[in-house]
Amino acid sequence: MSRRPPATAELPQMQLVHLLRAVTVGLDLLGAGFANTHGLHPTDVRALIHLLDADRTGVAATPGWLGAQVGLNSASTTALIDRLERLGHVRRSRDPADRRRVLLSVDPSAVELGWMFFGPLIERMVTAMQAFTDDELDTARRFLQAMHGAVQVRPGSPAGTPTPVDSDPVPSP
Amino acid sequence: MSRRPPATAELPQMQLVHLLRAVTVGLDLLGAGFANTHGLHPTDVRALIHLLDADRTGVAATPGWLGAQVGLNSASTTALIDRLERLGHVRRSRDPADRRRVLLSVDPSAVELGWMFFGPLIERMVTAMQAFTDDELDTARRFLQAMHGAVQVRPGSPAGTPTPVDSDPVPSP
DNA sequence: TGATATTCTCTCGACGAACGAGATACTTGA
DNA sequence: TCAAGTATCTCGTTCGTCGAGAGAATATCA
Repeated sequence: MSRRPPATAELPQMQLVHLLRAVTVGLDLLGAGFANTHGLHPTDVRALIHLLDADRTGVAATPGWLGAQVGLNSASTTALIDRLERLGHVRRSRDPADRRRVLLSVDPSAVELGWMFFGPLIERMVTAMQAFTDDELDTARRFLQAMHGAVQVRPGSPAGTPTPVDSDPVPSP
Repeated sequence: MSRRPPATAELPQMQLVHLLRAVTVGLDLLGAGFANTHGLHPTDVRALIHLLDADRTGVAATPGWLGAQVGLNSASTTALIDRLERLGHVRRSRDPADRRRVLLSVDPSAVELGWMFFGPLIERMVTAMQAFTDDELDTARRFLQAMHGAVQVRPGSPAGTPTPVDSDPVPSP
C-alpha cells in the first residue's frame, strides 16, 4: 500500500487509463470469442488482422514481418502460417526480387472472415460515434493518437520485448 | 472485395476504429513483453490485472470469477491460479460464508509487479494527457465509454463467447 | 429431518501452440 | 569465388489449454 504513488488513484486521468484498458480487455475477449467460434486461436485472429492491415495499406507481408507484428518466434511464425495456409486464409509465394523471402497474400476467405469479425463491431462503434460532433471526434482522434504514442515503447525495453515494430500500423492522416 | 461495405474505408470514423485497435495491439504487445521479461505468460498478466482491479474496487475474487474474466476453462483457471500461487503473487483461502468457494487475495508482491508494469505506462499516458484541456479529456472519457459500450456484446453472441461479464470493470464515475 | 439438485473447485489425460537450437537456401560485398 | 549476412523452415521439448468427470459444500423441497 505504501508503495502506491500518492494521489493518482483518484485523478480523472486515472479514469481514462482504466477506461482505455477496459476497452482493450473487451476487444481481446471479443477476439478470443470470435476465434474459438471459428476454430481459430487468438494468435491466428491477431495475425489475420495484421495481414488484412498490410493488404489494406499496401505493406508487403512476409513471415518475418508477421512474426514481429504478433511477437512470435520464427518457428512459431512458421507454424502459424502453416495453420492459416491449411485453412485456406493465406497463400505463400516467393518474392521474385529476393528469392529468400516469402510473400504472404490473404485469400478472399480471410477478407470475408475479417468482415465477419469487424463488420458488426465497426457498425456498433460508428453508431456510437453518431452521438459526437465532428470537433469531438477530432479531439478523440488526437487523444487516441497521444495514447498510441504513449504505448509505443522504444527505449530500454528490458530484454525480450517483441516491439521493434518498424512500420506504424496507423498511418498518420 | 465486392463484399466490402461501400464507403466505410475512408470515413473519419474508420480512422478512429483503426486507431483504437492500434492502441489495443500496442497494449497487448506491451503486456506480452512484460510477461516474458518476468517469466510469466500473457494470461498470467491479464489475470493479475483483473485481480488487482478486484482488489482495488473491493470485488471478491474467486477462481470462477477469474476464469470468466480471462475467458478460461475451470481446469485452466485452476492451473493459472496454481502458477500464480507458486510464484507467491496470490493466496487461496476458503470463504467462511460459503465454504465451497475459494477467495483469492493478491500478495503485495503482485501489487508491486502491477506498478512495475503500469507505473511507467501510466506516467507516459498522464504526461501525454497534459496536452489536453479538461473539456477535451472529458470528451475523450465520453468517447471511450461509448466505445466500451460498443465492445461489450450481450445479445446472440454465437456460442462460446466468454463475455457474460456481470460486473462492469469500469464503475461509472 | 432427509433426499435430491445445484454450485464451486479441483484432478486426470490428451492436444497443440510456442520455444530454442540448428539446418537450408538465397543474396551481398570483398 | 568465397565468406558473411539474411530469411525461412525443421526437429524435439515444454507447458498452457481443453473436455470430462469427481469431490465437497450448499440450497431446495417434501
